[in-house]
Amino acid sequence: MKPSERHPAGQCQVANDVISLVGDKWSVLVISTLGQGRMRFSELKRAVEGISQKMLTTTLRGLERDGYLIRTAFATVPPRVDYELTALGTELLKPVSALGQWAITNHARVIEARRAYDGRTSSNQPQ
Amino acid sequence: MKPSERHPAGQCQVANDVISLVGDKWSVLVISTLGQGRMRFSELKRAVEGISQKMLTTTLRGLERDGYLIRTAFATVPPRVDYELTALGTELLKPVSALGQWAITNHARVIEARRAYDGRTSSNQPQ
DNA sequence: CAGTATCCCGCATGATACTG
DNA sequence: CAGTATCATGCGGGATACTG
Repeated sequence: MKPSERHPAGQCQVANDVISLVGDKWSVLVISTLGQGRMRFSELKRAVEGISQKMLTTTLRGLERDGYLIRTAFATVPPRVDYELTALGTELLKPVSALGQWAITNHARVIEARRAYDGRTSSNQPQ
Repeated sequence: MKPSERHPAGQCQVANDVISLVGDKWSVLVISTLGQGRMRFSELKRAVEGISQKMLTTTLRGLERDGYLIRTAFATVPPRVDYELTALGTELLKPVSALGQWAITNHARVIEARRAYDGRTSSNQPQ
């Protein structure tokens, strides 16, 4: 059975395109942060805890390319660059936030499941 | 401003725990596939196009540990192992599906944004 | 059938240094 | 300030072979 027969018009791969973005920790954090409003590079760098300059740049380029945010550079000195979510980016934030909310709500259940699993397992795998 | 002041009780990291799962291509595909009902290992292997035996095993272990699915082994020969979503797994499927639906709905916009971006960019980067 | 056990490679990412 | 360039590396994940 070919994939095209199981899923209409390769939507599976299509969805993965966006979903794998959500899998990218930095992308999610950047988009979420920008959900609070327009920000400049250095502000983002400070707001997104732990991100390196390189990864911030890379992430921003990717999100810009996919149309989730717009980049505005001012030809001043020192330079200033603002980043802001597009309508698309803002819309993406909805299902992503829903997922985040689910995560927050159900986190305890996952933690408990892990604890239980590890308890069951560690008896076979001493040390 | 400390992170704890911006986000209540480190929920940011908490959410990432689940979200990064969604970032894992195989996890999403396995959970989605199991959304159709209980399946055995070999069925999953065939259903999830392109997954290696190793990754299927690894993915299933992770999902089991987090409480998204249950594993049932039959002491027959040849052995038979069934996998099935738990209530938690089924619930997770909702926000994940919503995201997938969003992806399918808006994929064209992303593609177009990329086309436009690449058009703008390639003029500076010949070849 | 349902896994484990190895080997191995490529890329994502971090650290660091330099620049318009 | 907002990047780019370069180097180093850890490990995700594929291929393959073996096993209860």
